[in-house]
Formats: sequence, structure tokens, C-alpha cells
Amino acid sequence: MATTIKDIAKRAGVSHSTVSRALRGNPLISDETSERIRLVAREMSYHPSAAARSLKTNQTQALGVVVSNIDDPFFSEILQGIEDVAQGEGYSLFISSSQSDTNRERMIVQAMREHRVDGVIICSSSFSTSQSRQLLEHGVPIVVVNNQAAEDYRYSIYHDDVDGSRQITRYLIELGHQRIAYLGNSLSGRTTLDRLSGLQQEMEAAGLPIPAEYIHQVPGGEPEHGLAGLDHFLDLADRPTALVCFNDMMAIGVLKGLQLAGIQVPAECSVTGFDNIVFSVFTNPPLTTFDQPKHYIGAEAARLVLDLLRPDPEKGAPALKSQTLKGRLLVRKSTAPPPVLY
Amino acid sequence: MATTIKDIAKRAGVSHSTVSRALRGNPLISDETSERIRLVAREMSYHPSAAARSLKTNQTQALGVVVSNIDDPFFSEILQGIEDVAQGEGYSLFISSSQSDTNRERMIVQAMREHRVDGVIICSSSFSTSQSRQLLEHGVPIVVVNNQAAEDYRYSIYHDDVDGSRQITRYLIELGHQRIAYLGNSLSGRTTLDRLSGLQQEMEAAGLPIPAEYIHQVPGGEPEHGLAGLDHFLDLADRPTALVCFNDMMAIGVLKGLQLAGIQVPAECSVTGFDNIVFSVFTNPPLTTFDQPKHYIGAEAARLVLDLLRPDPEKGAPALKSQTLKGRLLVRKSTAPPPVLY
DNA sequence: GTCAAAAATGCACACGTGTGCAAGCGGAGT
DNA sequence: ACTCCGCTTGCACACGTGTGCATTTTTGAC
Repeated sequence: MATTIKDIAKRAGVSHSTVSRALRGNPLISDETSERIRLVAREMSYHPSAAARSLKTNQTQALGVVVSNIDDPFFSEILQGIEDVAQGEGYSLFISSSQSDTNRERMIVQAMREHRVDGVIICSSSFSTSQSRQLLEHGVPIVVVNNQAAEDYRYSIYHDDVDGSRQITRYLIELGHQRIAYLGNSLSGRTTLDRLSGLQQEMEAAGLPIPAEYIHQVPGGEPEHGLAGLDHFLDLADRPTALVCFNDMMAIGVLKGLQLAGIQVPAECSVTGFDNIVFSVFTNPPLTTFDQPKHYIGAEAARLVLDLLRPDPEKGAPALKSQTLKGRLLVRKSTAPPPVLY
Repeated sequence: MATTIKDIAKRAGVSHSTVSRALRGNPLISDETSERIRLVAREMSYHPSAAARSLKTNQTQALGVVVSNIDDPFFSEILQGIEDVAQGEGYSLFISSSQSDTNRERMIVQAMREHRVDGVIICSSSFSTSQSRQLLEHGVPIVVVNNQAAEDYRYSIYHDDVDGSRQITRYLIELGHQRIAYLGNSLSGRTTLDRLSGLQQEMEAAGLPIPAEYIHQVPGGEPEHGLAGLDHFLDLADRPTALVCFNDMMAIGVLKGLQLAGIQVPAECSVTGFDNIVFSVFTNPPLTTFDQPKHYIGAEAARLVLDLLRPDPEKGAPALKSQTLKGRLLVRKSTAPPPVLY
């Protein structure tokens, strides 16, 4: 059995209330007593019971984090950002992966409610509205990150995908490309729509038409989905000269597919990714992509939840806070001017 | 304020003890009363307070997981395995990354002791012995995964790296290679020693000598370390014809470096990785590697901790359990017979 | 030395849940 | 009618911590 304040009290010859106050730094207790108690506590290797404390204080010093897949390199970098901030502020993390499975989402929300987490960060691109509503109704603040339905939530961190996609597209246009295609991930909801929208806006601004068959979405964002989606474009009579991919993972699959098809990148076809995951610089050729500040996004999300937990006494909690972060274009070697037409 | 069993008791016209028993399925309570109480609980959206419960039962239904870096694709796959099992058994996970920083390790252990996690899984290749001892002394079972000092712990899951490395080496020897070099990660402790040892054993069995300069270790296991470590071998007068890398990430860096140096893989030099991370199949050329069953390793680790928590009434907790799992060789395209010498 | 004010400490209850024990109730057997 | 038994339920305390309030001790001024 772990040592309790009562054990310390007995050893120090005081009441348990005095111990409690001394350890919490309550000024009512004299400095000498406090010091003595602290010493005893250290000797006995005392660690306060978070359970007992939270029972009284209604605070657990724990945050819940829902992520679709822990092993997705994009989300795991965000996770790291969340963790750095949370740990710095003395908060622990309950992390669960939903696998985009409604049943698992239910279990996760139940576990988080039972553990009375102080706040929740949802990093899944989609999440059952009924589940999140249940949390909100019971006073658990929620911050969503890059969620497809960010409008449904009062607090969100969002990367400006439209801007990113516009920058990529503009760059391709400046290189001379006119036949630019988009390969999306239909499962990602708003994210793929934003990235497509950015491309469309910039193309329209340049007066370039986009044939319907130049927009293709496949259900998934892994390399294998990129590989599969590529076939659609290879079958076209008029192939695009540049392929804007939903994310780096799909682009990696596309690079592989183009290589198998014997098509030179970037000489014959330019390819772009999105996210700048760790491996994108090690592809062959290195991938031109858009760098989302993933670590920073996670950190901001954590800071936002924590702010909601200690509302500024003057202002009170903000009624609505949606932060949109911008990234930057990373030009590497998978893009070049289009092949000269004879 | 969340609803409590007292609220339910009031609404159902019984005492809170009856509610407690009914919800826990205690057979003392009549079926009709139980059913009625369950109904009321559902109506009021009751979720038991894990804090209050654990105060009485000394169980938190939570496991602590320490990982060196959450965003390491190797560990995050193991994490996913842990999570799948834990969630299935109704356990939540406290996940923290240590960054191999002693100070962070201290904070993590403190947080886990305060939250009274039922057990801990350490996935970090190194971890402060004094910190883990502190947990053990207070009755928290620990399972280590691929830890460099597995002998110091009673319960561990370990992948048979020696065997894996032997398989890789044997395969290279069978291809005809005689000049085989090893690029290690000096920070990974036992892991790199095992992999080196496997190579040495197989080389010796084949009667092939290993020049001292064919063994090179660099401090880190990321692509950039592979890239940096490659220089050592490129400077050699007698270059190796095959390069066995500590892991896939370093191999990815090596592939990049060889390409920059204008050396054909596998025609001029074979390269192997280790782990089979997601991206290894998408490198150029696809990487020959050794597949660790990462998800399974995580799952087994979780099962082992859970077993320790519910010791078999007959046998009691096993005094020692160390499980060594085997993987399999994945031959892809980064390996070929050595170039013919004229 | 007295007394009041200030400082330090202890008492007792609360948080939400689980459980040993006693108590209530109804029915069956004598 | 009385007793005994089994089935249900309530009472009361415990888990470890925090805190309002009463209580004790110390301090300072006269």
C-alpha cells in the first residue's frame, strides 16, 4: 500500500490536515513545520493519490486525446506536440485510437467520462457528433484538430489547407504546367475538399480549365491508395503533366507507381505531396510538398484546451476560438517544368 | 456535476448501496430492482467515477506506457498493438514519451505513481534503472519491450534480433557476398549489439573475416544518421559489397546517400534494413529487410502485463517471463549478387 | 502577569464508491 | 403462534485528500 498523508502525519506528530496544507504550500502552516513535513514526505517517498485528490477537487490533471491511428506518422507528430505542452504543464494524457470505428469511439468516450478527463483533443479527421456532444454536455471542453466538421465545434485548430494547395498550384503554374490533376482521399472529408478547392481557385485565377477526369478521389490516404489512384490518370488519353496528391503518403505511392510505369519524375511528370512527413525528403526524387507545422499544431491545440481549463478571470472563456495556422511550400526535386511538346 | 449513484438512488427510491450492487451485477439484489436501477442509470447517463472506484478497489484500469518518441514509426506500431489489446480488456492508456531525457523520465514516473497505474510497459530502448526500480518497489508490474537491459527485468518481450541478423547475413552470403559491413546505432544499446552479433556469427560460420573498419556505429537511428554513417564506408579503399544497416530508417538514409554518390543499388552495392516499417516497401529500390511483428509484440506486451494483474489463482504470478518473438526475412529489391570482379 | 490579537494546528465533514454486517420481510415448517 | 431460514435491502464505515471552522499556542503590548 502506498504511503498516505496519514502515515506522514503519524510520523511527523501532526494531524493529516496539517500535512495536506504543508504539502500544498498553504501559508497557514509555519515554515519550520512545513519543511519538516516535506522532509518526512520525501523520506517516505510519498506520492499523492490523484484519485483521492480529484475526488475533492474535480480535476484530474489529465487530458483525453483521440486520434484515428496512432501509427499514422502525420498524427503522431501532432501527438508529440500535444505531449510536450501537456507534460510541461503537469498534465498526463489518455491516448486512444478510434480507427474511425463508431464502436471504438463509444468505448473511448465512455472511458474518458469515467476517468473524468479535464479536456479532450480530437485529432481524428472524423468523429461521431453524438459522442462529442455527450462530452460537451457534461462540461468537458473539446478542441478539434484538422477535423472535417470544424464548424460544429467552438474550439479548433486548423491548418490553412486552401492556402497551402494554392501555393503548390501557383508554383506548378509558374513552372509552366497547364494540365494539373488532383488525386484526393475521399475519406478525409473537409481536408480533401479544401485542398481541391485551393487548386481550383488558383487554376481559375490563371484561366486554366480542369477537365473532370483530372479530379479523382480514392477512399484512403496510404501509399497503396496513391498507387491505386494513379492508374486512373495513366489510363487517360491526355495525361496530366503534374499530379497534386492529397498527402505525402499517397505521393509516395504515386512515385512508386510512376517508376514502375517507366515514367520519369520530374522530367515527364511532376508530383507534389502535402504534410511534409519525415520520409518525404528521402523519397526518390525528394518530394516537393507543403509543410504543415505539425508539432506546433499539436502544441497549440494543447495550449488551447489548457486555456479553457483556467479561464482568464477577467475575460472568461472565449465563446469561440478557431485558429488557422499557415505552413510553407517546400520545393524539392519531384517538380520541374513540363516536358516540351513537339 | 456528473450524476452519482446517490442521485440514482434518490430517483429509484433505494439506498446508494443497492445502486452500487445492482450496477456491479451483485446477485444479492433482486432482478427486478437491478433492472429498474439500470434503467434509471441509463436515463441519467450515469458514468461511474473511476477516481472514487479506484480509491476503494486500488485498481485504476489504466496502464502506463513509456515510449522514447511517439513519432517514431517503429514504436508507434507497437503502441497500436498495445492499445488494441488494452482497449479490448477495458484498460485505458497513459502514454508518455521520454525523449531519452532523464528529467522527463522522472516526471513520467512521478505522474504514473500519482495516477496509480496498474502496470507499466516500457518501450524505450533505454530507461533509468532507478526510476523503474521505484515503480517495482511499490508493486507496479513492469514489462519491457526490446529494452537494452532486458536482463534487469523479470518480464520482457524481446524480438530475436540475433536470429534476424543471422538470416539477413546468411542470405547475403548465399548471394555470394564476402565483403559485408555493418552500420549500427550506438545509442540503441543491446539492440545494435545483437544485430552485430548475428552478423558476426554467420560470417564466422562461413569462414569470412570482417575487417575492423567494416563495423561502424553512429549515435542515432534516423535517416540522417544513415546518411552520415555511409561516408565512413565510401572513404574506404576496399569498399564492402553489402551494407547491413541497423534499421530501415538508417537504410533509407543510406539509399539516398548511395544515390547521391552515383552508386547503383543493388547492382554495385546491396543494402538491408531491419524492422520493416511501412515505408520500407516504397523506397527506391524497395528495401530488403527483416520484418519484426511490431503489432504482435505490442499486443503480447499488453497481454503479459494484464496477466500479471490477474494472476492465475493456481499458479500465482510467474516469477519470470521473457518472451522472445521471431520475425521473418523480406527479400525485396535492394539486394543482389555482388558485382563481378575483373 | 494579564489580555487580546495573531498565528498555527486539529477536528470533522465532504467527495463517490464498495462492502461487512445488521435489519427487515415473507414463507415454510413445527 | 413461534421459530428458523433465505432473500433483499439499508446502515455505517472506509478509501485518501482538501477545507471551513473551532481550538490551541504564540506573540506582543500594557
